[in-house]
Amino acid sequence: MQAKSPKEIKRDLILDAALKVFSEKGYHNATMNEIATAAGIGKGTIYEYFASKIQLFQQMLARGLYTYFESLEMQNLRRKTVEEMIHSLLEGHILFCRQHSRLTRLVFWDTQVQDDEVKDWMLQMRKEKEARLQKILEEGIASGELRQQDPYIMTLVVTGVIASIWAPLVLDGWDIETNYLADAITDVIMRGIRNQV
Amino acid sequence: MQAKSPKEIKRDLILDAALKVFSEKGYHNATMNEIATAAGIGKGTIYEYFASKIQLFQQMLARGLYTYFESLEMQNLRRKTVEEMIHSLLEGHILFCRQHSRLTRLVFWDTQVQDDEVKDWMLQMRKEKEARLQKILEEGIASGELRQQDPYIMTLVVTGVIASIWAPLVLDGWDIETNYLADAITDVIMRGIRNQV
Amino acid sequence: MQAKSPKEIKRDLILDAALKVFSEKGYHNATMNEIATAAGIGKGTIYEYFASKIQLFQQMLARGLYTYFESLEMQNLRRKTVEEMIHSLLEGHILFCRQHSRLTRLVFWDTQVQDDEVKDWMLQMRKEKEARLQKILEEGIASGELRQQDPYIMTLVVTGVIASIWAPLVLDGWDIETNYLADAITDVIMRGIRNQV
Amino acid sequence: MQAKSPKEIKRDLILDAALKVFSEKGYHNATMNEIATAAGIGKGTIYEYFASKIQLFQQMLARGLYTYFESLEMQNLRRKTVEEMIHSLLEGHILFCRQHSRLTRLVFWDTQVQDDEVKDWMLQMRKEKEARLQKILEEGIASGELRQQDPYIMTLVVTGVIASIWAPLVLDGWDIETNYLADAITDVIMRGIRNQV
DNA sequence: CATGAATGAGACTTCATTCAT
DNA sequence: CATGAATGAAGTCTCATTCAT
Repeated sequence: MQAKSPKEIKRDLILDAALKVFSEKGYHNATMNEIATAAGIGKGTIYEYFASKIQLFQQMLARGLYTYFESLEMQNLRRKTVEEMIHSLLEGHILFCRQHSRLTRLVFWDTQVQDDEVKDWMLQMRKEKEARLQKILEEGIASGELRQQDPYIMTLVVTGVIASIWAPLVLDGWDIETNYLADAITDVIMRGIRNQV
Repeated sequence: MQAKSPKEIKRDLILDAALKVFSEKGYHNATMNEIATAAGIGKGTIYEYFASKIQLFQQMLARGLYTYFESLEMQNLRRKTVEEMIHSLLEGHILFCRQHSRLTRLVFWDTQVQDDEVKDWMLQMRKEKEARLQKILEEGIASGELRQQDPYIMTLVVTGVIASIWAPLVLDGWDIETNYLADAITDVIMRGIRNQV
Repeated sequence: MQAKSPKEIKRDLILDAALKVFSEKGYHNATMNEIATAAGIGKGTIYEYFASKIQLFQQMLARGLYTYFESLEMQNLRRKTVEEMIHSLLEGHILFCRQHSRLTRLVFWDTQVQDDEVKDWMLQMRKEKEARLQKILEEGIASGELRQQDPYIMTLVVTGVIASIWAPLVLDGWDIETNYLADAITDVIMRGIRNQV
Repeated sequence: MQAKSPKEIKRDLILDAALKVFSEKGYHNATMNEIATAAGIGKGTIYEYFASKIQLFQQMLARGLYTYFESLEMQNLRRKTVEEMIHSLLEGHILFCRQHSRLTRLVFWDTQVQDDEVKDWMLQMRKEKEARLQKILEEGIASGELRQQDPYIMTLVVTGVIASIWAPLVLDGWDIETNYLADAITDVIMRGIRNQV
């Protein structure tokens, strides 16, 4: 935990403003002028920190995803069973959606960017996320905690449920207790994939 | 089934071209010129049928969603149990994803349009779809087929799984037998929500 | 000699305006807006005919050089001796400088363009011009009309003199009779390179 | 020869860097940043010594031309005949082109600067140079060394040849012995203008 | 004095929309 | 009706210049 340099502070300031404007207007409808104004700086200053609009967007997304995965990691440490892991995954996801609703909207909805580099990179992230989850589920099957099923289909179910939570939470401001929601969904999922003794 | 007027034929021609171009390039990167060329007509002619780019997009989406729901309806007629309905829902969805992969991409991914009217309308569609599904699930709970659970949470799980299927099918060209996939997912979902006797 | 299409007419209109503005302001200080205004059209219209500012400049130059060389060719037909050729070269050059003073300025002075393609292309033109002249001079040496001398050095002298004429003609509006000037310079040059019997 | 003050040293440092960058990139494509970096100083420091980019360019050119004329003067002292003067003029010019190829390029090619003050000043320099040469030639005519001819036309020929030398020397790196080249050109010129007894 | 972060005027370019043919 | 040439608003990005440190 080290102090941020002034450059990093302003960089973050711009990223914050970019997050705000991009999430409100979407990539194409956001203008560099708006972002500059939102950051309380001049238009040209952004270009001192980011080479182009698309790079600003990409790096804002990167920071957001990094935060997201970091927040999930913190939840997932020391979990033993698949059930616990899914529960903590859901809990982390719900908390993150609530705390960073704007960012979540961008990451899970606004994925429409035509820049091929960004697109490929986001696809890559999605695959990685899936692969990590699938590995956990495969281990669960091997240990006998989960029943014999195509692990990729299990993965689809879990990621699908996770992805579908953000909309009511962020768009509708769904007011439901985090733990209760995580419990209920974990319950449905686990009944679906658990090995019935 | 009545014969289409010449106006309707050309209108559909434009909508087809719009679907092709929008789905390949996304809303903002598609130009009216490209769409006109893809339709084999002049740029100005589009404006004889659609007032603006955003309205063309919206009406193309509307036609697509109408087709989607129509295709689901046809699958769902005369189904009795919730299990059958979910299975047919999945089957219809998978078939539609495969047959109209471009459209699916637009409807489930490219939702980034800032025009408020379109946005609200798409949100409305989502809510309606959810509401219809939730009603089916509630009836299943009432009839004892499904166990006592928050029906909205059940809805979330089902819609989430459905939404997550399109990506591997459309983006990765996942080659899996429709019925097998529908069976497997239905199985997981139903184990999760079925009333265990 | 065929009638020009409307597209070609407007293309020429834009090239004329470009010539006017570029020659008055130079490449970098000329704006597309000015050129459009000078042509009496909208800014965007230029881009219907030319892909970019640099291409407009390049094609304006190309048309100018084509006109220049064509005008020299017409002068040079049917000349027999080197003396006659140099005289007609000078005459053509002087006439062209007077008639297309703006263009001449661009071709002979404003050569400062950083676009590498244009630069290489202009260098190429210069080399070709030199090579053609040098060949004539070499033939003059072979035929005995000119004395034994390094033909490249002769070429340098002739091109140097030619290039230096435009400045007083164009910049200072030097009022001197074309034939008299051509005669006088030809005389000086020919004394310098003629084989003294 | 007096010691330079620290201010003058840094001023020269900046002018050197400006010469390097301007000659490589041209006026408009050179940036103050590059010049500062090339000089190893901060961007703002340039403005302690020069009021603006255009003034930096102008003063760099002025220093260059001053050096050029000084170098010619040194060659021309104590020359008696016109032939000797032209020969030494050529010799000095060739040497300068070789030693300061970058500067030469700027002075003889990159003349495209639209700032009226600089433009007028460079025109002024050109006129002065011409006038000085014309005076020498007029004296040659009066003394009978040169034949009766319009002295301005003679001047044109001489300046033209001089101006045309730089391109092969600087651009093509023409490898030719200085004295041989000066001799050959002087020979051609003098045959052209000398009074034939 | 020296610096370089900040600025914003201004340039090029795109493209939805119009309208004369 | 159909067209596509013409348009100009609007957006991204550059860079000379300023000024607080």
